[in-house]
This record gives sequence, structure tokens and C-alpha cells, in this order.
Amino acid sequence: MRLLIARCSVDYDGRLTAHLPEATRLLMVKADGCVAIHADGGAYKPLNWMNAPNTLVCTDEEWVVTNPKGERLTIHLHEVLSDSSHDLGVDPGLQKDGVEAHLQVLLAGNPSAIAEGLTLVRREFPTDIGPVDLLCRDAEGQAVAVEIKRRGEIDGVEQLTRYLERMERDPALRGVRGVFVAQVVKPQARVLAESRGIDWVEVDYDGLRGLESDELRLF
Amino acid sequence: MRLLIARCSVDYDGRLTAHLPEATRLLMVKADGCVAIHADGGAYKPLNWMNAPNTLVCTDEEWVVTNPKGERLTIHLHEVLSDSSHDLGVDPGLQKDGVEAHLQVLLAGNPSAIAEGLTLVRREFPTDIGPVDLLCRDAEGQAVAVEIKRRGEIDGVEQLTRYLERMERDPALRGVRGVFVAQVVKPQARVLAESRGIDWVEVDYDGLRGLESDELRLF
DNA sequence: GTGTATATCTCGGGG
DNA sequence: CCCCGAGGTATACAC
Repeated sequence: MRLLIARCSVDYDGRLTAHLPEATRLLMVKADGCVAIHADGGAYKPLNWMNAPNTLVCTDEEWVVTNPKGERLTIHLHEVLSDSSHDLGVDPGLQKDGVEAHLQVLLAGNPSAIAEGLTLVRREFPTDIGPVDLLCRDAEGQAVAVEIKRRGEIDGVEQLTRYLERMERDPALRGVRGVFVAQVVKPQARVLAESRGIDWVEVDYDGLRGLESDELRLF
Repeated sequence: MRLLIARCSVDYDGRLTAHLPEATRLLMVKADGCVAIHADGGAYKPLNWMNAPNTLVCTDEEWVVTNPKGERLTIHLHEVLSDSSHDLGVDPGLQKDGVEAHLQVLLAGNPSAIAEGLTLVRREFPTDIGPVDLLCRDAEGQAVAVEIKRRGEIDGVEQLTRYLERMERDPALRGVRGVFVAQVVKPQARVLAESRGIDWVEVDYDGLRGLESDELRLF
């Protein structure tokens, strides 16, 4: 990553035309070639930018960035106040499945929020094609497989279907029912689930957090 | 603006929960207090951020950013490789639409460059969802709405469609035709326009400027 | 403040 | 490649 602090003026000619008058700004060039021009405020969007893929042609006075779509960013450098480069390496990336994981913890602690009479057998119950989020038993002792998503879409139903097919082969789980749980279950997912005899349930994340708080207060 | 290059791990807890494993990244703190964490790729969005207004509490090992909405960003600093601050001053800001505005002026002065027999009624004709670039009348006195773009893409056709739908409700404009004008009209935009009965026209910017010059020479 | 429409929206996924 | 949908969308403007 290359970072310049420079007095510059900028012209963008692409999806629209735009101009930045001369001022001191941060120019950021990332390893993939993308360029962003930041002022000292107005998070987090740059004033001007050009995403990869593109080609960057630099001279002392001017940077010209063009991309295959015919967009062009021209940076006129009037004075460079700072110029540094840093090797950051590849980023491991953001883990943003936090909500789904937390939902699983909350529901594991309150399986009756999914269906009356459910009790937890274990979280992340392993099958040979991957772990089911929750394995429960209902009041009759029947096995219940629970798949949890933040947003209930069709691929989540497919996933649960695969698990159910595997679990059905296990004598101890024979007759296992499936429940698809999400904060919101999309219409298409509802239809698919119902057509496969899978129940679906919408749960309220904040409500569950409230339940958790109540329990914490009790103990 | 303060710029740090640091090995860090990050936790965000707010509208969702998210985690960044330890890696080397850019930490950017702007004058308004907003914080952004950038990897060396994937412009222009940071991996994690916290917009102003917020409060930033720094120790050598940890930065904690909280905001009034109850969101929290925690940056664990493992090693600081670089730390610099720069005074950028207030930015004069981005000037958009230079060429589009100029195109509009040129075409307002020469509506026949759009279609033979057109006369201008007014520029920036207001509708309740925004102004149409040009309102004209054709030789038969029929209203013609003109939308002008530098690059004619599909969203420009959508925009004109919305205007036409509104204008059609006005008895004085009933039967209004649409013309989509750009230096280049993309194939998809052509197809969409034609399917909706909207004419499209490509105009030559330099040619129009020539026209203007000619007129200036005449007077 | 709250709600709505826009954005060089970005960023993914699927066809 | 484009279309479609979601986003910690952000941002501007109406009410």
C-alpha cells in the first residue's frame, strides 16, 4: 500500500464528470491497483476513487488512472508532502457471521423459543457432510434438527434437507424432523420448506437477547 | 489525519458482531474522529470502520471507539509499524456534473440538435420527483421530455421513465414523448429505451461546442 | 427526528 | 458478462 499526502487537484470522467479543486489530501494506492483520494473528514467514502482493475500511469506531475470501462481519473500533483509504501500482505478477511453464531448460542439456551417442548441434545451435531446447528428432542422424544440462519433463504432449506437425509439413515435418529429458523424467512424458502415437510420459524433476535438477560438476572 | 500501519486484530459489536484476525493493516483516523481500517485491497470500503460522531479512547495496546448508538469498535494493537499525522485542512469538496451541465446548456440553446423541429419550453422542468433536464415541444406542439447524460446507461432510462409517468398525469403534458440524449448510449440502454417507446440520440459534445462558437461569432 | 430516494453506491452470488 | 439483492449501506432532502 502506497500512501501520499499531497496538494492535488483531480478530475474524474466516467459515470459522471467531477472535479476536485486544489487542496491537500491523502492518496491511497492498494496492492490491487485501486486508488482512493481522501479528505480529512466524511467517513468512510473517498472524495474520488477508481476501483481495480485499472491501469495507473504516474509521472512526477500527474497520475492517470484508466479502466476497461472507459472511466478516467486524473490526479494533478502540485506538491508531495509525504510518500510511503508498506507491505501489508494478504488480509485474512472479516468474519461477520457473528449474528448467526450468537443466534445459535441464544437458541441453544432457549430451544423452547423454537417450538414448545424442545430440549437440546447438542450444538453442532456432526453428520458426515457437516454439522447441524442444533440437535434437539421434542416432548415425544423425537429427534429434531434445527438449522439457523440470519436470513432464511432457499439455500438454507437445501442445506437442512441434506442433513436430514443423512440423519434419517441413523437408527437412533430415524423419523427426525427439521426446523428452519431465521430472523426472517423469505417466501421462496417458506414454500420449499413446507413442500419438504420442514417447519420454519421466525425468531426475534432482540427478544432472545432479552430472554438471555432475564435468565442472567435469575442466576 | 492520523495514519497508522499496525499489526492488529479488531472486534466490532453493533448492528452485527464481526471479528478481524491479527494482520497488518492501515488505521486511518480523520479530523472528525471517524476511524477506518483498510486492508491492501478491495477499494474503497474499509474492512471495519466507525463513523463520526464517536469517542475514541486510546492506550498503547488498545483503541476503543464507541458511538451514541451503542456500537463499539475495539482495535487490539500488537505492533505499530508506522504512525504519522498530517494537517490537511478543510476540503473544498467535489464539484459534480460539469460536463452534463454544460451539455444541457448547449442543447437548451440548440434543441434541434436533438430532433428536428424541437423548441425549448424550459430547462430543469420540475416534477414532483425531480426536475427533467429539458421540456420541449415538437413541430406539432406535443410535449417532449429530454433527459441528458454524458454516458447513456440503463439507470438514465429508468429516471426518464419515472419522469414521463409523472408528466403523463398532467393534462397539459398528456402524450408527452421522451428522448434520452447522451454522448454515447449503451446497447442495453438503447434496448430498454426502445422497448418503452423512448427515443435515444447520441450527440457530439465537441460538435455542439462548435455550434456555440459559430453562434458567438454571428453575434 | 423520521422516512424516502439516491449513489461513480459497493459487494456478492447466480445465470 | 450482466442482472439482482443486501448492506453495520451512507447521504441528502422532504416532512
